[in-house]
Amino acid sequence: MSNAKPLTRSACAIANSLDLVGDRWSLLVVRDVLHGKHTYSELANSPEHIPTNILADRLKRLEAAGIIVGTPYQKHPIRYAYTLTPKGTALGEVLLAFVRWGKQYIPGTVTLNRERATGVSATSTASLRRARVKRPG
Amino acid sequence: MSNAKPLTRSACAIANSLDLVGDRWSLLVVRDVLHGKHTYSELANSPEHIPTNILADRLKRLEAAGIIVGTPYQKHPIRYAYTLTPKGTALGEVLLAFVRWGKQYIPGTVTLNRERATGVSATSTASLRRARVKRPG
DNA sequence: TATCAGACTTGCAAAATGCAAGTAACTAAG
DNA sequence: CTTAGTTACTTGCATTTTGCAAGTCTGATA
Repeated sequence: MSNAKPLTRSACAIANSLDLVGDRWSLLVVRDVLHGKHTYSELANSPEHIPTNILADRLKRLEAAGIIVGTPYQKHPIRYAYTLTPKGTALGEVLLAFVRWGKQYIPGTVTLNRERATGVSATSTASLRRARVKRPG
Repeated sequence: MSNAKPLTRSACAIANSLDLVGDRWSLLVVRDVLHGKHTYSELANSPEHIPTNILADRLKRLEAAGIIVGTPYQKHPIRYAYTLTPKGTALGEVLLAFVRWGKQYIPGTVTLNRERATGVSATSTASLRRARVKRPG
């Protein structure tokens, strides 16, 4: 019953990290959650416009990797608000390294984190309340 | 004559960085060059065993991105020794962030950089000399 | 002449990506 | 109560990328 093929390419921390987030989209999803986006549509409407099937897949993979968690905020149908685990939050350091590198060596790049100053949680809880609350009508 | 499709997904430094090195292999090649591996076979024989066609492709892409440069060390046939540009060397900070994250949050990972202490350039020049020099037999 | 090694290249199957459309539950409007 | 709209996905399918294996080209060695 033992699977002969190893799940990891090597013991190297870099290789193992890339096995989890080494693709074109995963770290952008982490960036967005870190910047206060928690719902599917918020993530889908980021400037890069990730294809929705890829987004659904990345959310599953990142959750399986222990980087994000989906907390249900409604039933019928069940809907999840995605937040970062400590493991996911720690990826902020990697993102910061990419930002510094990109800004220094790739012309025309900027940092997109206005939420940082204006209060991330306020924005996100507002959008979640909008989705969760039964309105009297 | 204007190409309608943008080459980049957004102006975000992270997105632009990932457009250059956001795949499973590029940063491992950078890691190896940083650790003193400069020839094709040295890179191909790293523990992760990158497929050779992918290696050839990544070397082209990383050179096109200004991250590495190939310097010819022989002719007939021409062969290149790959080294990092300042832009490539600066990716060391990103690699370091990945190492720290991986070591803290992915069980079973280690750092593979013995060269750090023993002198990278000594190792690399030795291996290049071996490739370049005519052996007496 | 035959063999071997280094540095790639090529062929092809499998997987990932990306676009577009479809679906399910609820909400708001008429 | 029917219709349209929104959110959060799912599905189909064409294109692209990945990865394994084998082949090529040049030079060195026996």
